[in-house]
Amino acid sequence: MYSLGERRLIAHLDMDAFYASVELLRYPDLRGLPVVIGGGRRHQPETLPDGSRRYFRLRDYTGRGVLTTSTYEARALGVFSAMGTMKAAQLAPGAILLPVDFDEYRRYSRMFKAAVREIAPHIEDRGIDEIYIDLSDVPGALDDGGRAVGRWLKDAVREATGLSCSIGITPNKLLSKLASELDKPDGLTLLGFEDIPARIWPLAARKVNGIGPKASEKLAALGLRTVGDIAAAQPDFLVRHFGANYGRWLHDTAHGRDQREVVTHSEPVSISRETTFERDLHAVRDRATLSGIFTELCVELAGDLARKGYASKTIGIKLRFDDFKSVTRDLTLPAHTMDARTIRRAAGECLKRVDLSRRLRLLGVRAGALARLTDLVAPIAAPEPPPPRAEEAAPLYELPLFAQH
DNA sequence: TCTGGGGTCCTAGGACCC
DNA sequence: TCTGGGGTCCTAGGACCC
Repeated sequence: MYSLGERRLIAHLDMDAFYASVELLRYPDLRGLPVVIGGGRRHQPETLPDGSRRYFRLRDYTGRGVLTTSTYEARALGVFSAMGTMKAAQLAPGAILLPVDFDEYRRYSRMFKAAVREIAPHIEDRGIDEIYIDLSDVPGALDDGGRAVGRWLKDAVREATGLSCSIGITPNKLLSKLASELDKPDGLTLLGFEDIPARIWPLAARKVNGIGPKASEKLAALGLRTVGDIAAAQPDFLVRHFGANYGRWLHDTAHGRDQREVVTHSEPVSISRETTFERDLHAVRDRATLSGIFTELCVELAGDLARKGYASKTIGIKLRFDDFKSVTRDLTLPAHTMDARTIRRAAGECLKRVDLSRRLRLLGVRAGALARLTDLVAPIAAPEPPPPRAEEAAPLYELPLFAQH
């Protein structure tokens, strides 16, 4: 794509309050009001006989969910994503609560990405509502630092979806990710290396992708609160406190250095299903309930594998106890599988290795060491038998263990 | 009023092989 | 004869991200 030393132009595009904004397209009467998305259970708006709608209020919620998004009006009340819904209800009891509708968000996600791809095809997916775009090869982009392309992208996204986004355009992914946040919502921020001291160094360390709650707390304890503080620290000081890899990365990052490429394709590493119970369950007293949920998770996981065309060689479980501590166990099988019963059996073996005296709040099942079905089935037999006709083939769900080779 | 669900990557110890 | 070193796989936990 580019050779070292050549100029790169990378965009980070982030949809503004994505889930909430999609919901406002459906419920335009909520525009301007504090609205939050999340919860979990049924709190679908109710349409009254006169055509008006009755919405669920945050104060009416009971349960263990968290918020996934909030509108800017709700954020002004101190209510943010990842906050427990019950806690949010304390802060903004009158805010409107809408249930999540991932299918709809995925539909809009495909729409905005398709619109971007028309202009700049070199895209890295970073989840449902953000992407990196390599603009280096977009004709004319380098002439004005990407400003014209940036405006064009924003217009295209709005035209395709009716939604606004914020874009940062800089020489690398690290700076673009930070830049896209500087003028949210509906922002377009261009930065060069020369802007780092004025625009990047004043930012809290926590703003950097890769500096989470633990690292920022540790940095603060060392007196380093902003990106500029980290930039001013001696590299060996950082290495001493954070290890060779992370220490060096912190130093490079604080100086705006990042050589990562925009990755247009990647294969999944694992696929999983997990659920948090409405109340904590005990392995003995709630055995039947737990067992049913456990099997259901395995069946769903097998379905996900089949639908996506993968088989797994390592099956794992995850438990979260009532004290919020979690443990994982996994088991590598002799061959890849996508069979629900095989997954259930392996997960059951894993479960035997866990002390179950505490009550559980979460149970999960994970399929790792994935292989594409097409890479697995083909080499099974030599000489190659004629492939079975699709309608004669057993449902994938019923296939036993796959032999590799 | 405790904190969802789906992921990735890194570290580290032990097993096992050469 | 009491002790090397590298490579890879497996497992567990944890930080972090959307």
